[in-house]
Amino acid sequence: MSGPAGGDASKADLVHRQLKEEIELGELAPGTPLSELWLVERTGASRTPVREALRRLAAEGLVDLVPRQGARVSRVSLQSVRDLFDFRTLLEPAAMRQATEAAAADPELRRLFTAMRNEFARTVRRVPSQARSRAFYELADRFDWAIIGATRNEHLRRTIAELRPHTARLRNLSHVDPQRVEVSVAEHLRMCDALLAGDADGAAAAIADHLEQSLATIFRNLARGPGEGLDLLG
Amino acid sequence: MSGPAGGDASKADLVHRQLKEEIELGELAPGTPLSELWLVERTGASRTPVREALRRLAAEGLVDLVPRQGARVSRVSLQSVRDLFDFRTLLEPAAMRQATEAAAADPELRRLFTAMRNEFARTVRRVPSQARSRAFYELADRFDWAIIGATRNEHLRRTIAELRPHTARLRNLSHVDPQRVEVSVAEHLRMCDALLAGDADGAAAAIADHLEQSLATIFRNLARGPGEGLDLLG
DNA sequence: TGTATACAAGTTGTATACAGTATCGGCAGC
DNA sequence: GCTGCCGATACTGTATACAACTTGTATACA
Repeated sequence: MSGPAGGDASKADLVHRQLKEEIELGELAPGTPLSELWLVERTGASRTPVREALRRLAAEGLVDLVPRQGARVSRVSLQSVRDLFDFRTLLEPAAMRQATEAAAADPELRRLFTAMRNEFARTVRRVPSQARSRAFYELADRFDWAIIGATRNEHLRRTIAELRPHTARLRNLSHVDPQRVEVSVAEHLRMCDALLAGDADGAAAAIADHLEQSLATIFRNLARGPGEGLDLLG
Repeated sequence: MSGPAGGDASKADLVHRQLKEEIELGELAPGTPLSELWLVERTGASRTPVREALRRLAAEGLVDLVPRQGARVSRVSLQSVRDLFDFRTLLEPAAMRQATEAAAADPELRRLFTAMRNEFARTVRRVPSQARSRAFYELADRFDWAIIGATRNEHLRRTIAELRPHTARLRNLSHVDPQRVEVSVAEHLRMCDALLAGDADGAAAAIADHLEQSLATIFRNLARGPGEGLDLLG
């Protein structure tokens, strides 16, 4: 799944993870050239593991690889954002359905989601608005991973997991809208409630709605300020 | 897309393509150990491109990679077959909808699918039943690629393309049922008709039905004869 | 006889040297 | 002043050598 768990750690793994994180956080802006030698200097590993990391990132779509020219951090276009969210809207409601069924059959899982539901509620009530968005996104991340973990179908699970860095990067490249956080908390509460009620259709609808609102917000923000490293060609 | 088109051809590409084909055809049975040195002897390339090919195959799920032990051709379980078809049933109707819309807007594409529709019809009428299944599968392959090519969403397109080798392998590992071919031709005709009529819902339903029938056939055949390299543990 | 340990073979992980190719600069010619 | 050629440079693609680890076996010992 490559997500929160950290395995043994070959150098290729380490370089991969480090680059992935930096791309996700926007520290490596879209279009940044990633020469193998530069990465060798930067990471201390030799070319072989660096190469492997780059190939993996390319397979995940985080890096564009041109055969005899080199690698660059993949660019983000309006079209790619649309494609990403359309695809997520296809996959994630299905995952939500599976998670709902899994929770209905597993008290342990229900406890987990109940706890998260309470955390979401607490976030909006108790956390000062300064730190609120950070706390919220950290929590939303854990929620996403919980859904992924509760997804039975392996292909679905892996594919959704692979999309997450793209979404995260988008969030980090565009400016966060504090107002959006309030609404997003409400959307997450609705997802939790439907899931805990065993209402698969409701949960699916809730996440579809959430995705639609997220996309709308991103587009609004892009229209306002161009953002750090976004190509608006698409 | 890595499918029918063949690019420049680095050694890593060649090894990757060759192994992929052999796994697809079942010449390399599930569970076969793939030592890097063995592949070096076999392919004439050095370890570096062989390694890269193995990593790529692992990312595609065709090879299982255990960190310090080696690679094996990935095994096929009942559960993995179910997962595969469930996932395809999620993705391919959506692709079919996009292809239908694309065809409605593009006369060139309509001509292509009209031609294919006729070929399907001809297959059942004119081709002697000896060679019929081979001809059919070759045609069905081209149909699949045409759908993939007409799919607008890049994530959807790539994901579906990546699943194809798994399906093909399954077909080649289990015994082909000649009766199934007749029915499958009819299903493809129905898909073509709906697509050409601009009936996205109908096309989506047709492919969903096709997938359901395919899965049922595979399960029937597996119940009958255990097949060549299938684990029935799942 | 059963268990633990040391050894040996084979494998992957990593580093590095070499070869081929694309890019960018300057320079001659028009 | 502009275009086209050509060499230098830097990069990737490939091969190979070395290191670290895992597994299976044989042997010593309780």
